[in-house]
Amino acid sequence: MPEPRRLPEPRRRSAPATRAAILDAARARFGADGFDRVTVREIAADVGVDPAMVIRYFGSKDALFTEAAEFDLELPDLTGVAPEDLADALVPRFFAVWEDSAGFLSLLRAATTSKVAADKMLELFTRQVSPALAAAAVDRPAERAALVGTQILGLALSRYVLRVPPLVAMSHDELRAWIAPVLTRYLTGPAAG
Amino acid sequence: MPEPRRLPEPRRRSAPATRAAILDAARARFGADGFDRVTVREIAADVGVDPAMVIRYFGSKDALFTEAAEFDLELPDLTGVAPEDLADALVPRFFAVWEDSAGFLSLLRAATTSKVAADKMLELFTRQVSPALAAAAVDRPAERAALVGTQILGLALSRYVLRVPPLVAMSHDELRAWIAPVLTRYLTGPAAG
DNA sequence: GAGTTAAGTCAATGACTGTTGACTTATCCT
DNA sequence: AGGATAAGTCAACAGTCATTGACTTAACTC
Repeated sequence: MPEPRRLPEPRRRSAPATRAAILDAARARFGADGFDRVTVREIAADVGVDPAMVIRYFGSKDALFTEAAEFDLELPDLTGVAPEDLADALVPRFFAVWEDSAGFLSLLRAATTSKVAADKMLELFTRQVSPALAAAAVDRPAERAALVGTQILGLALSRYVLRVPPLVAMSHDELRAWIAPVLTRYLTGPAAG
Repeated sequence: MPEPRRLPEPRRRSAPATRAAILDAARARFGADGFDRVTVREIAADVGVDPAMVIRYFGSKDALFTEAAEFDLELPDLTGVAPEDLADALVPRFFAVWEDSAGFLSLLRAATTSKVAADKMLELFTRQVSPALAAAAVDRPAERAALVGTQILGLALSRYVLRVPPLVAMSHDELRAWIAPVLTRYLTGPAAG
């Protein structure tokens, strides 16, 4: 009985494969511990590779972070959505982004400490969130979008970084039910001032 | 005309004076840059003193931070306050804390990166914020207080750390007008789920 | 004014860090 | 088989950091 032909476990990965592995490990570490607390050596150890490879493939720790903190919100188009349905269209999308990749948490953690990260978060907001929300705001789109941002970021910070127990205990649906009317109000309610 | 008797500028401060000066400088630095990015050497240089004194008076950088991030919210007693007046009693207090001492910002910046800081923030919340808000919540006090926390923290993060332009541009009064109904709803509105 | 004590300096240590360049080794092609 | 090339290792550098202990100097007391 002949041995089944088996593809040999490659002792060396292809360059794109290790590069991707490093990027994954970086996302996880940055998301969990923040930019400053993570060392290139740790990331390399996670992948089982020499620290020099991290620099080889990404150039520097900063460049690695920049790539690890990249992600797409893919917010839905809100034009023509009824006000009472706005939040229900948005909130699940945010949960998905927070829990899928560690990119967002990486960025959030870094943004409180690093100017570049804060600017990147701001750019993400003005380029992805603000335009999407503008389609739903009855007036003052910039202000209304910013207010929605405070609530969304506050929830992410409290539930995923600080892990406030009551928030961790609540389900997605419960949270959506609490948050939705607030977002609707910010977007379509009477303006202040 | 005799020279007025002048207390000689002491070339050496008293120990409590330098200790206090170090603590002030630490608060400012930690509030602006976060725990990891701040060095003991910087703080010492701000005060015009040798780095060794920082350790001498506080034991370690960690211990210094712990003391620098200490502050009191002094939230008012909310028992008997009418629902529509709740937020107006609370919001100005938060603005004051955020803008007065750098203690809160120090803690917020550190909390995204350090477990101890995050726990300290959580303790602050459960020991000061939650009890005060419980007096105003119609039911589920823990959950309602946590939700208020998300909005408050989100505003602090967006306006003072990320410096989202529309939020920076708005006055205290405008922000209060936007935020107040939301806090009221979280505390006294219909429960979700 | 001598002597004690408190306030502050100084230099060094040991541990990490990101980053580099020279080297080694597996894999593929012919 | 043998060389070319990609993948990966290795040791070291140059810098920074918190922390330490021995030392110096000012201020106060008797």
